[in-house]
Amino acid sequence: MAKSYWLMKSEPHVYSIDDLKKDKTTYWEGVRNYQARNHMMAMEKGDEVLYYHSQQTPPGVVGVSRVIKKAYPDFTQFDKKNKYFDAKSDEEKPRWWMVDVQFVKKLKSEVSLHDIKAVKALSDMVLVNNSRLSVQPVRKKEFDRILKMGEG
DNA sequence: GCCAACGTTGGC
DNA sequence: GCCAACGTTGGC
Repeated sequence: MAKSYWLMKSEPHVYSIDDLKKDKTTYWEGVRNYQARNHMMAMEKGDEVLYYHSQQTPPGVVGVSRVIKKAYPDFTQFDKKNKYFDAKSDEEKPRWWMVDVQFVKKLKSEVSLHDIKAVKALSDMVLVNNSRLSVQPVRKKEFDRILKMGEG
């Protein structure tokens, strides 16, 4: 199975690339959108992920992470005290899943959404066309291009 | 802080 | 199964 590429969004004031760098690894809790969940369930160990900061000025790709554990039930959905608690989820048949990711690197310079939109070869990215999806697939050529923009 | 775009819920 | 109402995301 060939390696796949993804993009995951995070609000830096909640969990930034620097938090991931410090923690080395994290579990990606709190995804409560079916499309995003389905993408996470399709992830394989070793897949690479663009780390995107939303809700900042300017928003953009700030680094890379790697999937180190395939999807497993997101335990926060069963914890009444957790803000991601979902009363409608059944422990026998969990509704929400998470993966574990590992810090790989920060880009030398952030690749802003503005810059991504300016590149014709990136105009088919989900990021450009469905701005609300927080976990999304990325084509290899798009992944490579963004890394080049951030490291060049 | 506003609001467009999108997803989800629930009444019928 | 439709669709109005509502909630959330995220760019600006």
